[in-house]
Amino acid sequence: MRRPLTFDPIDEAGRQWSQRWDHVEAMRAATSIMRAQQIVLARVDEALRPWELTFARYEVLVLLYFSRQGRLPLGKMGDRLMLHQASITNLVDRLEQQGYLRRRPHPTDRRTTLAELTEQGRSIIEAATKAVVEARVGLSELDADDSDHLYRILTKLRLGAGDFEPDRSRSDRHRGD
Amino acid sequence: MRRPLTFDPIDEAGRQWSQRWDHVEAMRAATSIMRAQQIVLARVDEALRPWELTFARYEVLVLLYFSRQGRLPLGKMGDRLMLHQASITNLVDRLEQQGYLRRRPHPTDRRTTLAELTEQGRSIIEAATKAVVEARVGLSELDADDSDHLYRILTKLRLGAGDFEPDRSRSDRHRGD
DNA sequence: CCAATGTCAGGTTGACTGATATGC
DNA sequence: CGCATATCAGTCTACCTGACATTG
Repeated sequence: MRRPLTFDPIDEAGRQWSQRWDHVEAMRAATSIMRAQQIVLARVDEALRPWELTFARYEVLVLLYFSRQGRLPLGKMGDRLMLHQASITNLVDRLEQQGYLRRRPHPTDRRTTLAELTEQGRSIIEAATKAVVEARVGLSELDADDSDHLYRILTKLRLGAGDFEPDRSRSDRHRGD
Repeated sequence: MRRPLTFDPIDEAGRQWSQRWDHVEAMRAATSIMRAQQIVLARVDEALRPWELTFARYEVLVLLYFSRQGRLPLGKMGDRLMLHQASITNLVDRLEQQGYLRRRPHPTDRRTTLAELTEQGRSIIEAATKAVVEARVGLSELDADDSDHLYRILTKLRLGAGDFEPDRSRSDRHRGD
């Protein structure tokens, strides 16, 4: 379909960019991030195809899987996954249709809805994760050091974007899931 | 709108993940990439708002700007930007409507269409890029070393994904744009 | 005849905005 | 009352697939 390039298009763009403008490094890194996201997404989606899951829906299931009772309020899931309210509603709709989770009323607060893993949801998560791990979460070319370094650098970025604000007072308390 | 988290959700997910599965580092890095892409995209889109450009359309314009005569075949742009044929058609449609470029017949090959920067396109690119550079291409928290490191690690990934195949025989020839 | 080019129709995903009903 | 929660309707971007006409 696509002709292979014999040079790195980002490197080439960087060469041109640096002749006119500042912050080439940022430009190269930003462009690489955009591209890397596409690669990871395509690979993980591919690995998840047998269960008709996407990365986004898979993340919802994993979050539930990690919660103590396999259920969480939709709002809390949105916070954790950095997703818009409406997006969570949408993802939960899909997953409910697929039979991987069901909605439950909250026992005390009748405003909130809980999403709860079904038996099927719990068991496919284990199979699906096996496939994701085998695909190394889309990063098969990177070793643990590379991945760690990536994570640490990007954490600076996420911190600056206000994704979270570490609570210096304690670090290992329960978080009410 | 969104409650701030007092902990890093990726770190927390990693803790749970590592109790059950392998390749935590990859999982943390992959999740970070997904989130970083959202941050960069939101910031750059914000910087480009005055010109009603998105990152994707901006990249098309920059690519043209870097070409020798300010024009390129659509197919070649798709290769460079790693975009599907139909996506390029769509982006060029938008940019043409906005008056930033126009379609031109190829002088010899009548199958191919050239996209050519307009005067307006050329001048807004300079203004828009100024805004993008001021926003440090969305990576204001990272210094040049961080960005460089990021770029280098992600290049491994892109290479493995077949984005390009370096031609060892020569490295600085012209590439016919 | 086959390959390449660009376009178009149709479908998917995820995300946003704004309005709404309900309950704390 | 204000605020929070979730949903819904409508819109948007980008992407893909498959078909198509045109041309080399």
